[in-house]
Amino acid sequence: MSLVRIYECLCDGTRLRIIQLLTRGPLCVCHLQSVLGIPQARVSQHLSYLRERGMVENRREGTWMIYSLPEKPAAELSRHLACLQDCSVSDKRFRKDLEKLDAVRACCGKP
Amino acid sequence: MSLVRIYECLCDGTRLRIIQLLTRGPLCVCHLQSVLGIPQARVSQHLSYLRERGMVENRREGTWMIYSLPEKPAAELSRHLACLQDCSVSDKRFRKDLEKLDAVRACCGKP
DNA sequence: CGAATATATTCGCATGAACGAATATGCGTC
DNA sequence: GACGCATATTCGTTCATGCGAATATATTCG
Repeated sequence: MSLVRIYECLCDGTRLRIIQLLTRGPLCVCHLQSVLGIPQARVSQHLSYLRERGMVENRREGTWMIYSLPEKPAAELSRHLACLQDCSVSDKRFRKDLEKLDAVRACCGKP
Repeated sequence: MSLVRIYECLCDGTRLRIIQLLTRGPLCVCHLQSVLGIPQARVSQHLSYLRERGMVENRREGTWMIYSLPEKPAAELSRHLACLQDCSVSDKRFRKDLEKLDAVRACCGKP
């Protein structure tokens, strides 16, 4: 996975939020949609973009599609995800997203 | 400096090469042009893009314009530049750029 | 099979950015 | 001030992408 490709995936605000959320573990599309507060189609579009570039993986679980960061990410990707996580700690919106994620998760038993 | 803005600066191949080169120290436009092997106007365009976003600083030295990474970069930027440098070590093109930079520098006494 | 839920895709539009070509500006020297 | 070198800006075109709206696909359940 080339560096430019990594940065392409991260250079949009919505995609960045998605990736930050996936850092906490796999998520289905509707959970992402709830946290992000944007139309479902747009979430799917961004996920397709990320999937085509190898930034996320997905598996079907019944009617849900579960997205996650690569199980065995390339070295550069690992480093950048770690760097991103370091920087996200102090990011207001990201913290809000995380709170919302916890709330959404508490409502149902989905992964 | 927002994360998205950082990634925007890094998500183009040419800009990435410029930033990687500037990691080694300040450079004038013509040195960058020699190493990159692209038209001068395009180098200036990318440098303008980076300058507008606070990714590089510049100072005039006679007829040359010297570009450098920020003297006091924000914390997120420092982290990302360090991460980039880690990953660049194994990048073939970047190593070639560095060799070329040394060659170009050896030819004249410019900064 | 039909309905409901979850997700994906397509279309049309608007915006931004990368590029080559041409031109403009800034500075030093004569 | 004129010239030459280094750098910056502008213009027009092309291409990618973000978006909303509409629609299509997939799965489960009755």
